[in-house]
Amino acid sequence: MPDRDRRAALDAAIELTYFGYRGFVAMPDRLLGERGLGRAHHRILFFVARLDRPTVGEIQRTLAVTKQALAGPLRDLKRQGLVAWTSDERDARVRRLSLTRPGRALEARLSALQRRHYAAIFAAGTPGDEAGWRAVMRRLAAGELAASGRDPP
Amino acid sequence: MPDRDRRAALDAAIELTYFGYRGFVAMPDRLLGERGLGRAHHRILFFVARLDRPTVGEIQRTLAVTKQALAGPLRDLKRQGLVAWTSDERDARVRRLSLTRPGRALEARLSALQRRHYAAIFAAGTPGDEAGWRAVMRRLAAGELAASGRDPP
DNA sequence: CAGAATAGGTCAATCTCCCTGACCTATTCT
DNA sequence: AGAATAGGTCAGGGAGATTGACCTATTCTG
Repeated sequence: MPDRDRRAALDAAIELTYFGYRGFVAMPDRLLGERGLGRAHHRILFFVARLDRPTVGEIQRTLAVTKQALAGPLRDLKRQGLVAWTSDERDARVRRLSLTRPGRALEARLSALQRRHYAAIFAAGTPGDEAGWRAVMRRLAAGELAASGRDPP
Repeated sequence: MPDRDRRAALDAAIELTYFGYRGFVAMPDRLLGERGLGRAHHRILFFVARLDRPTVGEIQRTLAVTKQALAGPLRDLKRQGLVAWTSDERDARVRRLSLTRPGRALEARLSALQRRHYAAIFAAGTPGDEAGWRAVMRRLAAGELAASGRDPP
């Protein structure tokens, strides 16, 4: 393949990343907008749901934001009764976050939109497509995962 | 595979999308920051470079933003001498955008970072990985591409 | 040819989301 | 006792996007 074709193929990959991300967030954004919440709230809900009673600091490191950037959306979620926090048994300074029943319900609805989206996309291709996609995405995410201290999914 | 494993695999796909996107924008963001530019400017540079003398309206539809949201960054780019505009020959209302020499140089540097990133990632896997990744991303991007009036890459 | 439609620019107010910096409490470690 | 850690909060600011209104040029149409 001539260089210019390979270059065009790599440009297409950049473009796919951009439009793909937009496609990924479009549906949850609509649902969130109805409740006066944003993407920041969704990210918190998602990782609180996945991380098994994470501390505030764990969420902060995972999202790579400052505690001030976290405090606002987190306060919204507490006020709406979607997130609960309890003091850690061993270290009373540490707050462990969890989802309330309505919090779980909303998180489930939001993430279900994205899971179904991916389920449909993977089902429309071959198993190799999904495996290849995951292999590429793992490499793309590698640096950020390491910086966040997450286990590679 | 039990349902809960498939669900966890789909959750992992969501997580990969989030961290993957962060990995994708990390390097250009650093370079842009040094010049007082942001991601919005990069998106404009990228699509002006790829779209062959696009009009302002074409860029606006491609990025799915309002003309006011476009005007600010576009003015910055004009003032820094990175983007030039000329009136269309046939319709004098229409402005066609193009990159100046320094604009092409900056765009090339920024996009080269992302092209090399993808080139390294694709080279580290099998050709099937790349093909699978593209197949999945095309489906993920499909709705947004259609809404933007772009040809699927 | 008059009037509507289109392409684009601009001003203003507002919003989300994130940032830095400073300061505070409570708790635990040394 | 004093330092370090986890977390919360206030102040100020900036980037990027929104809606709404209004403006100029230019082209299309009845």
